[in-house]
Amino acid sequence: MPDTDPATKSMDEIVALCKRRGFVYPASEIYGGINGFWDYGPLGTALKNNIRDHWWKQTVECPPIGPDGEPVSIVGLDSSIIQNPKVWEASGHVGGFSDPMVDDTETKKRYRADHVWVRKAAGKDGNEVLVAIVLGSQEEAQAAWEHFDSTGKLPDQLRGELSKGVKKCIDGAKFYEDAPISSYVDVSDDQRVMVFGQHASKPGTLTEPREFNLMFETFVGAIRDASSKAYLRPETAQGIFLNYKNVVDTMRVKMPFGIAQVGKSFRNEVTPRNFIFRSREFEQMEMEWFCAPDDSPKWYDFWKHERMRWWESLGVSKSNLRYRDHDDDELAHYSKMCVDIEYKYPFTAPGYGELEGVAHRGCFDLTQHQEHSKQKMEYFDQERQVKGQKAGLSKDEINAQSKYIPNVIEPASGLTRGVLVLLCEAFTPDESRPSKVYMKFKPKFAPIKAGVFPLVNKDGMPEVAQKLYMGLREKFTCQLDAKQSIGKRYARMDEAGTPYCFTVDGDTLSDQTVTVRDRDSQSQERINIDQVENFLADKIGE
RNA sequence: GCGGGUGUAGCUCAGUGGUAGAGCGUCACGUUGCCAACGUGAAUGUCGUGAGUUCGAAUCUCAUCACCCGCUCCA
Repeated sequence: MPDTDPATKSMDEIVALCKRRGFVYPASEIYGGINGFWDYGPLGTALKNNIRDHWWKQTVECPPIGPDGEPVSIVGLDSSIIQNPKVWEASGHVGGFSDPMVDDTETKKRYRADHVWVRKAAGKDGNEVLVAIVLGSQEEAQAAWEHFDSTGKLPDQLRGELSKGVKKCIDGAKFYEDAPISSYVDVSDDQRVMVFGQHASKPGTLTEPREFNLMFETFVGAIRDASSKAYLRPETAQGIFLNYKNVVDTMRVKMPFGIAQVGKSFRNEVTPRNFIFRSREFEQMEMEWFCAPDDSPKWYDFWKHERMRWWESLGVSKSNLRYRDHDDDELAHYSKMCVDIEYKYPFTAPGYGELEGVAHRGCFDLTQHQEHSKQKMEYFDQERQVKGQKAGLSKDEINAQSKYIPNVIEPASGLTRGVLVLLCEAFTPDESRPSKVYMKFKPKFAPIKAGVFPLVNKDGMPEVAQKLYMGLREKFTCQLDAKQSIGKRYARMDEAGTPYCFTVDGDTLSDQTVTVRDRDSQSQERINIDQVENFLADKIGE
């Protein structure tokens, strides 16, 4: 630190290096590719696995100490990608994911149909028009027009200006006082030509509301009909809620506790963009933390900070990470509070883009599944019962405190976004070195830990290098390379992000030492050949 | 989904209607004395894909796919 500012890094060069060195390839490339899908090459897979393993270890195997000084308890899970389609009705994804959209064919703008509000008026020319404005709710639209009626102006919170055409149209138009503001969704087909879009220059440019379902559909079994329709999961979280009862019943967990899962999710994104940042198939690392409702603010705060610390532990520079609290109007249907951990990607810089969301989901999901499945999701908290009894509370008071549907705090991060962050973070241009760039991974996450080279292929050096390599390969991912010049080999390792290279030279044969070449400083030191393994173990453990 | 741009070797690109090219990289052999050295040799392309125009298309036309930029979207 300070590390190179992501704003100065070229995404094109990062993508090119990823392909050249086997981190990420376009999916189905020999058939011309397929938009929104990527394949992870040998080094990319190693990098992804390293991040995943670190997350699993820090989340499930050795979770942190909680705010009360007690170690937190989190169990692992691996649920199915395809579930009963009723799951997605209960979770709100089938409804919420298929918001109908409206396009303005003139201005090419697109709106959510339920955010478009129309008001009927008689124009100066005697023709009726429906003036459409885009606002989040009917109340806001109502208030906007009331503001207009009293002041002759629409308020500032309208998204964008009214077009000149609309202004001209409503100037002198007579609004029907008794006609309510209505949703565009309810406008009939023949009335649609009368609708004057907020940004349009003339009426009739808005399309009918159209469905955009972001979930991938498939069919279970050989018969393709409505009853066999199923969905690929759009998030791993629901698999956890589905098994909440199973885990409580079988794992001797008690509140508060977490269930963690890593796996693929699928979203049929409208516009996959920015390399692997938004792809249609991606991998998530999600943990659902179940706790008593009155404890939830404490845990929300805890996980918010804990997750930031975790990203910093990957070697991501503090200055490239930040929190962003969600405004009320962008909160998801399930969420009470949500904070994003964001990274300064080269394509968002100087702005930031989402990396992980820590959401307070309340009891939304479990309540939904309780209603839809008719299975009880209530938890009986015996510790609270005992506490209540000791405090001499009444039976009703004790019940009220010890029976509840748990609240959920959800740190949900993108594993594949984590890969992207480490790729961007590691990518370090350096005009002074032959490769012009090196990948500055923290050694722990580097796909290849070490290179082992004979300085030249003679005088017994290859044999010594081979022996060193044979020992190391049992513990570390490393590469033996005797081809071409030593400089070329260092350069290759720089691009792969290999932190250390051990070179056997003439002195090795007499004094049993090798040189260690450090990727970042390019400096060398000599260590005893017997110490190489300890040296590596030390550096990688850091 | 809309508008604009781009697609030629692994990469960067040249090639405007007449035999498909360069540099780098890759591989082999030789050489080598610490940062993409050198020599010799080799492999690599239905010019994104599919049609059309033409005696002849990488080149012109249309369609399509992918990528990039801007909208839009992102529970």
